[in-house]
Amino acid sequence: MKLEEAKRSFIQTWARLGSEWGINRTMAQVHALLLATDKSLSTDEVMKELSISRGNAHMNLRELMNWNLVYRETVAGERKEFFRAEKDIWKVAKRIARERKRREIEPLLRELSQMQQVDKDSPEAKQFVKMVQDINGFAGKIDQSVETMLKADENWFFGAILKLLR
Amino acid sequence: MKLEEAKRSFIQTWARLGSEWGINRTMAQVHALLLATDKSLSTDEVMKELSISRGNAHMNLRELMNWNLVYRETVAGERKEFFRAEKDIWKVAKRIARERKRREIEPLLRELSQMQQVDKDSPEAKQFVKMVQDINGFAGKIDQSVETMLKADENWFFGAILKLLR
DNA sequence: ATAAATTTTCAGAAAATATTGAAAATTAGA
DNA sequence: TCTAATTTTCAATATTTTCTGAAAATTTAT
Repeated sequence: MKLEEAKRSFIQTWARLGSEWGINRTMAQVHALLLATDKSLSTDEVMKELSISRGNAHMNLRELMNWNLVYRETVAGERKEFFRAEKDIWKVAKRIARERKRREIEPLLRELSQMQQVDKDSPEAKQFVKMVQDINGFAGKIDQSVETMLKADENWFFGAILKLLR
Repeated sequence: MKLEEAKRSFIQTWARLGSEWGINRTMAQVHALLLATDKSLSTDEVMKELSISRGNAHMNLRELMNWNLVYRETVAGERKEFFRAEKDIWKVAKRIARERKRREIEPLLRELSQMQQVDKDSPEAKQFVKMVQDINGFAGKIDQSVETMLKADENWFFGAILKLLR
């Protein structure tokens, strides 16, 4: 298999995975392209490689920078901006975990706490609160685990999990 | 806050969370409605509560059964089918993890393995293979962890993680 | 200050995804 | 067997999401 073919295959796989997990398909493609490329690319190169418009390339590059998965790089003698992806997969995982915790788990915890203030005047209401509490407790454990992962190093984290859970 | 209001709030929160994680909004709403209800509901009741069509209710109930998150129940004296959600949140988590492992992680591992068969004739190709290998190794660890979680009991699982990762 | 290069924005268009509703198929009761 | 209740399917429609492309804004060089 030739490199170009493998890259296309990787871009496609990453895009499918992204959309299965609620990430915009093109954003995942841009990320994959940068992951698969051993240098930084300009917006024009991204547009050309993926056959997408300037606006689309621009917005997705910016969003990837919001997620801290891609950073700008200056290239000597070039006025344009160039972009490079973080390649350390453990860092990538931590940054995604950090963002999703902040954007999704933390708001969820706040909302679930609110719901427990329902009038507990019927058996149905009590059962509802129990269900919400269970989810809240579970989400809280996930939140704590992510928090700890963010401070851990990869080998220790997986080593510890796998040893314990063998 | 009244129970009905809290239920609506829960349904909305669950739907938002679902769509952030790549799950159809209505499927998440149906799931939330059944989680929040202490009895089994018929398709007609689901349609009425969520103001959705029969076809939509039917398809999403079926899909929730495919995920093993909802099961059919017969009600004495009724010909219709009734549906109830699994309320044990640990079981819910395990079933979602099992499905996503099967549908997403396992195919990913196979595809990433394929890509490593690229011709390693240039420095760029070598770097590409390293990147793919890193992701493959990482995904493999996730896969193993999920596998072990599926066999673990909740208290032991989280107790062990939280103790280790304090 | 001027102009060329580049980035950014966003309204409208296109594409992808989800939903409806009615017909067809199936099931169960008499 | 016949019929009414119920479930299932799916083509057409509606909605949501994403993308385009060109204009506006910004930056940089001279």
